[in-house]
Amino acid sequence: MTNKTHMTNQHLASLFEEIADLLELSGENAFRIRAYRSGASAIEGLSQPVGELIAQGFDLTTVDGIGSTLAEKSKVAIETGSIPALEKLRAEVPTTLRDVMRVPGLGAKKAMKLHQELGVMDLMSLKQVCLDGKVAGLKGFGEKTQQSILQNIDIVAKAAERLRLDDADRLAERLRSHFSSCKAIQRLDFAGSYRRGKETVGDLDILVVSQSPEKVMDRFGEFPDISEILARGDTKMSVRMTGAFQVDLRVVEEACWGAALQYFTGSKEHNVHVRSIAKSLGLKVSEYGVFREGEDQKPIAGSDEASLYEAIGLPWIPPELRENRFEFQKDLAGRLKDLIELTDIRGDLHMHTVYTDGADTIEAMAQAAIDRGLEYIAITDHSKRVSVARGLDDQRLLEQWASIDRIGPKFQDRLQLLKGVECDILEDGSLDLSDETLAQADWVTASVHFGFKQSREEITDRILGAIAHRSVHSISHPSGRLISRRPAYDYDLTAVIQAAAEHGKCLEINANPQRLDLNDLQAAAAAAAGVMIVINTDAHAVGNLELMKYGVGVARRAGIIKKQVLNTKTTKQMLAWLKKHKV
DNA sequence: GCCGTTTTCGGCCCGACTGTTTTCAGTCG
Repeated sequence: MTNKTHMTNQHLASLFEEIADLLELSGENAFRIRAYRSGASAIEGLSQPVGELIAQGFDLTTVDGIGSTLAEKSKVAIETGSIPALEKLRAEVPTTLRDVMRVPGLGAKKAMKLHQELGVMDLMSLKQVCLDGKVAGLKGFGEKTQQSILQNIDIVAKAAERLRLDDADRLAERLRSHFSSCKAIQRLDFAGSYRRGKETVGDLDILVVSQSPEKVMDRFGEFPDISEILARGDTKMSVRMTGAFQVDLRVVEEACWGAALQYFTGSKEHNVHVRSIAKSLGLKVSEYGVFREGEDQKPIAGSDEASLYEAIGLPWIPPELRENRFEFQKDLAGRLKDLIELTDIRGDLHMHTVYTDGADTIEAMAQAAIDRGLEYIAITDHSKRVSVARGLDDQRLLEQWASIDRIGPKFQDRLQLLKGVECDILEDGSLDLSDETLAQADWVTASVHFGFKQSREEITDRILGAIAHRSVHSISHPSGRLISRRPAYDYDLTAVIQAAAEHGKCLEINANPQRLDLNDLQAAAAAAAGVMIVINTDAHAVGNLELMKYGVGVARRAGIIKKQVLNTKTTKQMLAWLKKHKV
């Protein structure tokens, strides 16, 4: 790697986002602004760091949404750490105005007006001019605007908080049951990023079919957690929950259910693409249906989602894929046919028991697995380095395996119990158990739990060493991140993927919604490189086995197909695979 | 700024709601 900075794609994207914001504040051409925004999202969608891609001679302009200008600016940003055009903009427009334009109800135009007329520079000075009553007198503003700014100004910081997918699940279930008593509702579903299975959700969208929108909205207003009703019209209502999370409700006619569901599911970028395809076919897609150009009365499709996609020559695209990443590529149909589903999963190869930090016994985990329809599981308790979890040393692990040998026959014909371990990759790169012990395991997954602060090279070498170890089958939660709590450690994922592919080792998608590690993009890159993916719950109690759906969601978002996932194999195939990998 | 079975210019997704307006601009998703 010859690039001078280690700029992440996220960082580079944020620079383009800042340019877009500052251009918007300057009143620039809206399409130019959009180009920077879609460029930013294209950069975020890359599975490999831009610096590495450039070093490999990859042509960035082949990426959708990146042309010669953004490619050049990316190169400069990677080399120097900054972009001259951005520096120039920062000198012209106070970058703190970006916070001002994020206050709900304000946008770039109003933020700039506040800046020019009242000298507003940031949230603090915005609050002051509102308190002084100066805002209400401005043209285009009024008393209500001034009040709403004061009310919403604290939201800006909180709005950055997104709900983790499992928390969104719980809120959605509570809302669903809240609405279940409302007889005016014929149909109800959730759309948005929640339906797409994103790891965190920025707001929740509820779509309803009803003849009496008034009654539905009244019922919505009775939901106990609502702190504020943001808007209420004939068909649309938005509320804020305590804690700043926003929920939107939209009431539609049965006839346009599919078009509305498609529209509100997004993503925005996916929809833009869908509509532009429609346009090129002389059609118009809106939330009301698919229409022939100039003929707004009778829709030709849209009662269900499949008809909408069919009208523009596409198969129905599962929500998880609607991110404008690869769902419009030519191989879509083939990929869809075999896209991984929860019912394809036959085993779970990462779980803990009372031997370490799990809450349940081996027998209880086995029974719970049978109840869930699984055919095999691996018991993978911690090794001794994880002392807080009373991790197992060689002797205790061998004792556990002996008891698995005794318990196993009890479940014969119903469940195959595999003797496994989650072995720590120690700070010095060695494994936490002896080679002799590891060689006796049916299944070894290796993980990093300590030494996150080590250098990129050190952590990468640790993982590469584990991958090369003859007894290791898999690396668990490869990046170490905890969503919204702890970033991934700095390591070279590309090298890890390459090594896993060379050694025939698996990389895990950890299904715990706090981890989802690998994430969708990383998993897509690994699978594309030929790495076998394994999706595991990392269950610490019988109830956690149900988390598998989140891992499968990540895999679906990655476009991963059944045969790319190890634990879709039948017991027989699985045992054969393990035998083949035993050196 | 990006892009191309309308291809190097001239387009670029579409509609609801609010507040401040007397017919619409700005914001939002």
